Amino acid sequence: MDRRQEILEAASKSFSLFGYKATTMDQVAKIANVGKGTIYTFFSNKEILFQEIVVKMIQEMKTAADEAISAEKPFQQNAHAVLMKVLEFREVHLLYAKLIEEEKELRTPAVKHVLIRIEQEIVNFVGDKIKTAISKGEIRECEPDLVAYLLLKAYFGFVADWGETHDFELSEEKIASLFRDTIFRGLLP
Amino acid sequence: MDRRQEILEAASKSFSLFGYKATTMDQVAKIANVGKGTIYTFFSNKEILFQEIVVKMIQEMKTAADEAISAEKPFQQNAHAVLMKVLEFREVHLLYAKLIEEEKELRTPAVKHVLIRIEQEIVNFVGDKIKTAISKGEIRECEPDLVAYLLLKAYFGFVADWGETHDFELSEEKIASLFRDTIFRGLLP
DNA sequence: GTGTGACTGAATCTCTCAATCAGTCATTTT
DNA sequence: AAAATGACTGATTGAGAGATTCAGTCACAC
Repeated sequence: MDRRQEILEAASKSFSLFGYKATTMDQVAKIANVGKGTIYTFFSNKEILFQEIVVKMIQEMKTAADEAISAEKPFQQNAHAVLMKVLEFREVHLLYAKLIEEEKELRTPAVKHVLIRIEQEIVNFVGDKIKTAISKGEIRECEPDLVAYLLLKAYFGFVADWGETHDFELSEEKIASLFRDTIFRGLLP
Repeated sequence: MDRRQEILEAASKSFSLFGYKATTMDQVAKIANVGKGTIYTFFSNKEILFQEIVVKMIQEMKTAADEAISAEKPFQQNAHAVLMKVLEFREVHLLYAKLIEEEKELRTPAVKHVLIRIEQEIVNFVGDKIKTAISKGEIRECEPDLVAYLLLKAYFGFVADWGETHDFELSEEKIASLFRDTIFRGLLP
């Protein structure tokens, strides 16, 4: 059996269930049925192992986001679908959810860096879609990276932070129409 | 001399310099030249004293925001001016800046509550301006509270968070044009 | 050569005791 | 008598030392 793969799967399981800090290399070794030293022949340290798993997750997320896009639909609908899919990922994907929790209460630096990186990957992804939309004339000229950042921060704000200061959740339809009437409407040619 | 006022000024100074947690009632008493017991004849506890000072600060902030508005200018410019003024306040006003710092590293609950309250006051303030603009026909019908929340989160994101993940700051002109081309343009009739 | 787990020391946790501080109230001052 | 005070209290927090944990290594086994 592929030992490297076994280790990755074991670590992935453990990081998802217990988070970065609470996952020990001894535990990963045990789950993977290898000696601890073996892990270090494939991954130079815990953080590298962690990052490789996160990169895998980012790939998954990109795939999921791409699947939410359909070529016939207008930019606005696709952008909304992508952002909602990403936000869903935050809650549904065990590892992602665990990392957000860990960042909030433990403030593990490695986790912070990784979350920043994930966010940047999302911004880049959305930024690319915006560039494509501009070149197709679907939306007006604009600074793609700024707009992508704006969209992400705004969506995150409504889906993640709104609940903390209000005692009712916003329906997806409310969110969609808000963005349709503001940011997206402003982007149209 | 007005003892109540003396206490308020002393406490305000101390909260601004040392934050909520590091301010002791003994210290406030000393600065105000009163016995500690005297404080408790005017304010039932430390948190109430703190809140009264924060309410004063909110008033100041509202005044500053109102001064940034001019009746002749279009909604968009006024909204931008108000939000930038509020964001400037975050950095310039000693107490506000100190509280943000304390919330980040100490996570004092009393400070968290107060910061949430300040944010809500700002959202309400902006929400009111939006309602007025709608009734004047300056902007289209929309959900004022949602749009206010969106504007605040987006502005905060760019002015407070952008610097953390990028090594260059955004000029105010860049920010202004981004919002002009997106959210504001979408709000126009 | 490959895989292993006992070993190391640096970092973190835990437990104890000391110090701090919000809030009270008996006493003093006006 | 009304207002002001600061020594006092107990609950919470901090500091320090000792114990524990764990990432990473390396001598040995297979």
